[in-house]
Amino acid sequence: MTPKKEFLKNLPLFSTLSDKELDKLSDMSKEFTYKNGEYAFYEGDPPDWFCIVKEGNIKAIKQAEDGKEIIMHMFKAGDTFGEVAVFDRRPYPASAMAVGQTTVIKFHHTHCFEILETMPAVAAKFLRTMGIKQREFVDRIEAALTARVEKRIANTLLKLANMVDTEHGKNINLHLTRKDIASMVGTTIETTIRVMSRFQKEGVIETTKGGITILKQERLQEIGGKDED
Amino acid sequence: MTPKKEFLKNLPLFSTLSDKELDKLSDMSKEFTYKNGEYAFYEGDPPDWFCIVKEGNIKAIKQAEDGKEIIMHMFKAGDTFGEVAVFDRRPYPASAMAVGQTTVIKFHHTHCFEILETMPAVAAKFLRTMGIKQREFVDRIEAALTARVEKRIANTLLKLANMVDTEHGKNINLHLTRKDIASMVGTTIETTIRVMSRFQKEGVIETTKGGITILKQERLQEIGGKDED
DNA sequence: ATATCATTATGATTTATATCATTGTTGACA
DNA sequence: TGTCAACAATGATATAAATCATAATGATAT
Repeated sequence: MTPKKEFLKNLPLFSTLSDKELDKLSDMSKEFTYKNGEYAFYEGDPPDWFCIVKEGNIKAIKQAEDGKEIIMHMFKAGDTFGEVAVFDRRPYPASAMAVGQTTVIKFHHTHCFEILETMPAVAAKFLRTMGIKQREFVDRIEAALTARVEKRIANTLLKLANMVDTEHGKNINLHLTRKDIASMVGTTIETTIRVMSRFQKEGVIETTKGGITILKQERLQEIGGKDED
Repeated sequence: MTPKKEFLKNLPLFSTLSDKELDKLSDMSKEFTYKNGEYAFYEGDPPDWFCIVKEGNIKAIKQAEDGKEIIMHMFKAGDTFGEVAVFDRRPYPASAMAVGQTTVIKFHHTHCFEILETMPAVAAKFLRTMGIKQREFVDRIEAALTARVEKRIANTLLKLANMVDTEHGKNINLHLTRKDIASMVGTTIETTIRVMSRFQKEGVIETTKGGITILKQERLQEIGGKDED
């Protein structure tokens, strides 16, 4: 079994499929490699490809009107992206940029619809993953509309830490700058620096070369959860 | 043909179905009527029903931690809601409250999966509508993170006006209070009142009994689009 | 009619965060 | 080794919006 097929087989999305169907998927899909900072596609591009992160990470970047850019999502290995655009056949709502060396498996949109027709179980899985993603967005809207910057940063750090599920349990090894975090939570670089400096002084986090380490997860959860009362 | 079947037939979601299939859908589904302020389901309820607005409107309300509530979405006739919860089989992320006299068609979740299996074309349609909704959320996140209150209110009013597609073209006949709008854009009642008073003085909008009329759509679009530079 | 309640309206004050400005730190590279 | 660019740090100031307070209006019930 090729590594690609092996990888596809282990995705929840395709877990129900037969060996033969997996072969078909493996044939249909193409593997692409990107270096740090390279783009898998750009916001506004025609929705030609549905993508799955095989190794590394992808960040979804949306350009706001005033030139600011916001990071809509961080994808890790096993995550799918681009399906929204493929399924509603409109341009990608955000750009997809590689974070670190990353490889992506792509399915052409024509194949996606073929999959839906010939492997109906996958459709339900797709609906499910889109539902999960939608929930995250709902939470994000809630946070953006009601929570202060400090709280949003705390929760973002926690989510990133969960996302990367590293060896030590709580290290975010994504080489994120304060600017990156600022554009995830929708604030300025300066306030991000201030908030994170405070976290650092409190011993809640630690910044190492190319990474952030969460030292007191409970404290972050406390900040992320409660609003003083 | 029953009115219910007729209605289902005209939904894009079911437009590809045969007469027989429509009969089946009509048999499976139940019609419910709600008075203003009544709930079709509550946030946190088990995801038993997928719903379609037949008449009236539904607002999706999410409870934020600090007691504030935010209106995540306004649904009009023909819109579907609750599908996220049904498809990822987790509790509803928001409550669904009737705005005015409204009737809702509900499909039990078991039937939903039956539909997916027996009418694969519907699955693709579902993916599409979920994609569309997701895009709206993405835009909403962008706005929440980057745009000022005035801009957010302007855009919300425009979206509501489009939503309701009334006779006069630009009347929002939803009996929305400033509080409602505040909880859509994530601000306080006071600032909403101030902003809308300003709009009113400028002659951009007009508040009538139980409704808001947009008098200068272009002006609202201008405010909603540009950020001073 | 009067009391009660929700909504709209405004003013005064406070606060979180943006903006502007400057300096220090680090790593890449010529 | 020095220069340059990206990043981090921090102070001073400005500003959008929240908060607190108090009326005025309008609707609904008694």
